[in-house]
Amino acid sequence: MKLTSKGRYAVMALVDLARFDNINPVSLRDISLRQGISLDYLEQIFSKLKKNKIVQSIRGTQGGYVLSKKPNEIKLTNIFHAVDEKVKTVQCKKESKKGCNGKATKCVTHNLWDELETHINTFFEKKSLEDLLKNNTEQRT
Amino acid sequence: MKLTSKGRYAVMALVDLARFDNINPVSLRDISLRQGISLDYLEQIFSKLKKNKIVQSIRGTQGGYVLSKKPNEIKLTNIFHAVDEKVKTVQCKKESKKGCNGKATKCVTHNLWDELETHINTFFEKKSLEDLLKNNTEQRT
DNA sequence: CTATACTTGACCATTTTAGTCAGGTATGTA
DNA sequence: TACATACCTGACTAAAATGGTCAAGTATAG
Repeated sequence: MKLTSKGRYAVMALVDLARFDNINPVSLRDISLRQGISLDYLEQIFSKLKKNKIVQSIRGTQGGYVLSKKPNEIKLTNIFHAVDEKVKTVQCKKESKKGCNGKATKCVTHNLWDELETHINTFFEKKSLEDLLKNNTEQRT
Repeated sequence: MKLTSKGRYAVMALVDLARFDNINPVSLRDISLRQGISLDYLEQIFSKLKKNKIVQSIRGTQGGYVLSKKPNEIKLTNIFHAVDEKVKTVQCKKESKKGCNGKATKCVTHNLWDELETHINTFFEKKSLEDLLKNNTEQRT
């Protein structure tokens, strides 16, 4: 199971974006400074977010990024999916023909991970960017 | 967040153990063969399980391991904790004084990970070894 | 025409993972 | 008592993932 700083950065950056993009496109440089994330790394992340139509880019001076949808339409599931943070624990599934450990049958924990994935995904499907914005209004300058 | 094959192996091995230890102590060699897990790796894992009093060892010929408690008293939380599978996503918390990214304030996702951890831990606290045994009775030989 | 800002892809140091290997030590059984 | 079995311990390591950096662009507003 992976849930690393790439996913975390993506969420942080998008919350930042959501706060400021009403006025202008937000440059990665600004996000980098405000959130303390390496600019080069942000570019990698936003490249993926763009491919998954979560953000749009605007080039040129005063350019930057803007959300493609409203904050309440962007679920965390979408974000994590975009940056390849899969809530996936086990290689069991891939080799469904062979069973899990080269055995003929499913390993005894097989169903467990299925349930866990569902459990976690449910959590992420409920949460939207908007929810996070609400949680942090006190930090709005 | 980590949830890797070490935790998975631990669970698989313990389910195996729970099935067979009514009769005799179960040797790691048997578990290794039945579950397709490297013996050497199993030894590392069981060393930790023993330190955390989830299993007991019996040395000598015909020796092996036995569960320290009843299957319904062993929660997945205990197992993962024993083998250092922490459901922990972020380093935010450690540096509570400094905030998350060297900033003065908590990062915007801070509360999110807290909630997620709680969400996942709840899942693991409810599940016991016994639950897994029930799910797999059809595979019992 | 130039500064800004997005775009792409290669590259890399470090850490973690998933083990292996090489030696033990304890103990039941013959 | 010998010896096979099985636990016990720690060092080591190949491969993958992580968390980036670096270089060389392209597009566009002003």
